[in-house]
Amino acid sequence: MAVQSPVVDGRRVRGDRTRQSIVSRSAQLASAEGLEAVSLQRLASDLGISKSGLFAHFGSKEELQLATVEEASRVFTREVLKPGLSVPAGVGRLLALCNANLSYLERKVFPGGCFFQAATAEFDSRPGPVRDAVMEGVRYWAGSLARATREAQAAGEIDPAVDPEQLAWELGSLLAGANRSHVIDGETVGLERARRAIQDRLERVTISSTPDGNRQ
Amino acid sequence: MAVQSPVVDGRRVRGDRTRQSIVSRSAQLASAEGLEAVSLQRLASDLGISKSGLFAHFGSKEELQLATVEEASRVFTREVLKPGLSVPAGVGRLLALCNANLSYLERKVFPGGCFFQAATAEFDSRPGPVRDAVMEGVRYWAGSLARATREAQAAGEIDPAVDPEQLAWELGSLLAGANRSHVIDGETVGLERARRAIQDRLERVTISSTPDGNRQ
DNA sequence: AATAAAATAGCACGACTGGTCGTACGAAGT
DNA sequence: ACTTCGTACGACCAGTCGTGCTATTTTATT
Repeated sequence: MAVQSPVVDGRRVRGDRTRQSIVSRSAQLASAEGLEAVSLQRLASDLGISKSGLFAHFGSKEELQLATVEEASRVFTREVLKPGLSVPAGVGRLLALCNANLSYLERKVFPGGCFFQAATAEFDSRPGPVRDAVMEGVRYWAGSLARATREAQAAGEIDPAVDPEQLAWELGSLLAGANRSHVIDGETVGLERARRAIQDRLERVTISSTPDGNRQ
Repeated sequence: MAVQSPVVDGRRVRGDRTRQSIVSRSAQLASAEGLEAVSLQRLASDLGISKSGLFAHFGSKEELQLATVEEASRVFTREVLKPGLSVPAGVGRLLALCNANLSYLERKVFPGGCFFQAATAEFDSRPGPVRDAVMEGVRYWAGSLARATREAQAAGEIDPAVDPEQLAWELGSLLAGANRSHVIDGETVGLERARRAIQDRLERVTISSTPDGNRQ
C-alpha cells in the first residue's frame, strides 16, 4: 500500500530513465533494421548493459516491442503532429503537417526513415498486438491528415467539389513516397519531389480569396 | 566435359523443377513475412521436403535469397512490365504500366503485396548483395516508368513544360501508396484511390489532339 | 550507519538458426 | 551388369534466440 519505489515528484527515477533509454534506442534501431531484427543481446550490448538487466524491464520481447511502438508514437506526435497542429485549421495546417513530416524525414529523427513505415511493412501480414499498435499509429496519422483536409474545406479554403478523403490519401502517399526515396538513395531529391508534388496538388484545389495574388 | 545430368532438350529436369518450386514458394512467403523470416526449416516443411534436401540447391541462405529476388523479378516482369510495354509508347503505355501494376496488386500475385516494396523496407539499411539485387529491381521499375513518361512527352502527348522525372516519381509514389493501403486494410479502396489519382494526374498533363473530345 | 527495496548482472535452459556431414536410392552411360 | 551422378535424406554441429532463476550491486529511507 505504501510507496514501493524511490520517487521524485511522484515518478520513479532510475528505472524509468534506463527504461526510457532502452525504448528510445530500440525505436532508433528498429526503424533501420526492423523490430524483430533487434535482439535483446544486440540492444543490450549497444546500450552497455546486460541482456538480463534489460529484459527485467519488460515481461517479454513482445512487451518491449509494444513499448517501442509507444515510444515511436510519442516521437512522431512531438516531431510531426504537434508542430503541424500548432498552425490554425485550414490549408495552412494541412501544408504544415506535410512539411513537418518532410522535416522529420530530413532531420533523420529515426535513422532508418519513418519508424511506422518500416514497422508497417514488417508486421502487415503478422497478426497480433504489435501489429495492432502499429496500425493504430498509422491510422491516427492518416486520420489527422484527413481531418485537416476536411477542416480546410469546411473553412472554405478548398474547392467543395474535391473529395477530402481522396486528397488526404494522395498527400499521404506522396509523403510515404518521400520516405521511400529518402531511404533508398539517401539523397534529398525525394523530399524535394514530394514538396513540389504536394504544393502543386494543394494549389490546384485551394480557393484563393484574391485571385490575382495573396494581398489581403 | 560431357553432359553431367539428365537432360531433356538441353535442360535438366528434376532438380530444376524442385528448385523452381522452392524459389517460387520462397518469394510468396517472403512478400508477406519478409526474406529473413523465411527460415530453411519453415520453407522446407512448407514444401514437404527436408531442410538439407532444400539447402543442397543453394550454397547458402544468401544465395537462396538472391535466387528468390531473381524469381520475384521474373514474376514482376511477366505480370507488370511485359503487359505494360505491349502497348505502343505514349500516354497509353504509361497508363498501361500503372494499370498493370494495380492489377498485379489486385490479383494478389504475391500474397503479401508487392514483393519489392516489402524487400526494400527490409533491406534498405542492410548493405550486401541481396540489398543490391532488390535495389536493381526497384530502380529498373522506376526507370521504366520514367522512360515511358519521356517517350509520351517526346511523342507530343504530354505537355512539354512538365518535368517527366517528377511526373514519373509521383506516379510511382501513388502506386506504392496503393500497395500500402492494400496490405494495411485489405480493401480495394486503396487501389481505387490510386486509379483516380493517376487518371487525374495524367489528364492534367495530357495534350489531347482534339480539345473537345477524343474523336480522331 | 543500517536496512529494505529496487535495479542490474550472472548463469543456464530449451528451442531454433544456418550449415555440414555421411548415406541411400534411382536413373543414365558404358 | 556395373559404375557414376544427381538428388534427397536424417543426424548432427556451433551459435543465438527469448526467457527464467538466483546473486549482487546500487539506491533511498530510516
